[in-house]
Amino acid sequence: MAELSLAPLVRKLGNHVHLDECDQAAILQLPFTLRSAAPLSYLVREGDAAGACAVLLSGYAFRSKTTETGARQIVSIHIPGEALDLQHLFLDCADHNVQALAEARVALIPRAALRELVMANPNIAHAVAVSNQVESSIFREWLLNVGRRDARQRLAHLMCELATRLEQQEIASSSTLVLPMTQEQLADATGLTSVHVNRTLMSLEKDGLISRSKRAVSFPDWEGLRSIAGFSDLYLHLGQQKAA
Amino acid sequence: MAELSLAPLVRKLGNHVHLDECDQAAILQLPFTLRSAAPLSYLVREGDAAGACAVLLSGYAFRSKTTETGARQIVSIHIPGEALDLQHLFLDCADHNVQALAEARVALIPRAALRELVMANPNIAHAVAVSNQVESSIFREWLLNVGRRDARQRLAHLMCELATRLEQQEIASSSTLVLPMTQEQLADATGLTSVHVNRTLMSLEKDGLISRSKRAVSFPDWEGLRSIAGFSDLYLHLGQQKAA
DNA sequence: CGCCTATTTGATAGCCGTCAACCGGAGTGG
DNA sequence: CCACTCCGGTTGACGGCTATCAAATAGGCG
Repeated sequence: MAELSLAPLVRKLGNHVHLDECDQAAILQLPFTLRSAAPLSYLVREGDAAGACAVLLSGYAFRSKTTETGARQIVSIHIPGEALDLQHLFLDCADHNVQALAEARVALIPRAALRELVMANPNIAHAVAVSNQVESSIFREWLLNVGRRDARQRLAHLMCELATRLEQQEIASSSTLVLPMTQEQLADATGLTSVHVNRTLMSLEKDGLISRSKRAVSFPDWEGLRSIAGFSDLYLHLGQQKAA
Repeated sequence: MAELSLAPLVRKLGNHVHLDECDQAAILQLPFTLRSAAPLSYLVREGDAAGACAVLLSGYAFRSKTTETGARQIVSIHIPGEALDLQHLFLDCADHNVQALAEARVALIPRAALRELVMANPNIAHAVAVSNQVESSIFREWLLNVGRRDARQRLAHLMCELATRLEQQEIASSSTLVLPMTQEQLADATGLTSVHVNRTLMSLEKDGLISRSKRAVSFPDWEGLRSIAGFSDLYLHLGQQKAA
């Protein structure tokens, strides 16, 4: 079960830009230390100076920000293979928190080593840049989601996105999504409250759009859910296979 | 009045990363064609193939996405010096629209020329990467804004951010903000409706937090506004002056 | 078995959306 | 010069989606 190599990172970067064997080997040869993270433990804290870059190997993680008054917004959810703080290659100070969702395992790659690799290999630099741009694109879609969709649409859209991303990384099929998020965390990701998330999920289930068992969600009517959400995977830029 | 050089871009990139004279000259020598854009005209349309990269020289621009049902969300607002579609250096297909706000003037830089410069000059590459990361950081803050703040806070925060960014680019002092946005556009940026934006702006004005005259807003009580908004400029990463 | 957290449910309130009308300034054409 | 038009801003009434508060239930774990 345990992934002990950076293979998920290779897969993720390769999703957007073609990496030849040489590129792949270079990534796999990056030095890293393994770290296990308990649920809700912090991987990065707002205000931290930039340290090593963390890549998620297994489990899930999320980023969040809070207002002065303590309200929390989850701004992204990460699945294995994704880099959790590539921004720290470029920014000196963290502007948000990164926490593990459930048990997670991360590879800590020394900032210098990653930088050297990126400097030395334009193709990988390009892959990293594309990966960052895709992340920005997801931020934009979340902004649309939180700003302009109602509760049903927001939750449906979030589930569609996660199912699609997990399927692409071959972590889960699109028919079932095992998401170890509490309803309160779903609320923080969608700009709702946990109470309303609860009612909305039950409503979606009553309508046959999802089916739940513990934290696992399956999609008996994927097309219906996609339609409710207004979900289109264009913003995930999945198909892009292009050299530098 | 008319800026005919790429100086605003130099200034913008130099905000985050120190650029020596050589770097600056290289940017200023980039080939470009000038284009004027009428209010609301499209600079990029969702679905467009990537073309030249546009840098805003004067005026304002914004990016927006719409839901299937036609609701619109403005996901960012751009001021002179900012690149409007750097993501097209990396992505093949636009996932959102970019439009001019009021009369704008943009420099269109051929994709290939910009790419070559970035490839050849690691310091500039770094500046571009930092600039992209700052943009991501702003997306995250907007997500928090739209997801977790009420109408007063959202509008106050938006105004604080724009005033701060304009001041940094030395386009306006922080005491007055000339923002040629309709209230409907403000609504689209904050996830509200134009009617509610109107009431909220009037409420802020009644409380002496802002003062309005046409589309110009001034801040008689900047500290009060900042406090209402819970605004902190950390996420703009202004001070970072660091070589690659 | 008891504790703790997460989920579920109900009642109530409020922020904000919706609909509709009116106002006001800028531009246009007669 | 003035009427006309149009767009954006302003205002009011009303309704609904979602938040809030509170409590009960269920599930996991030592």
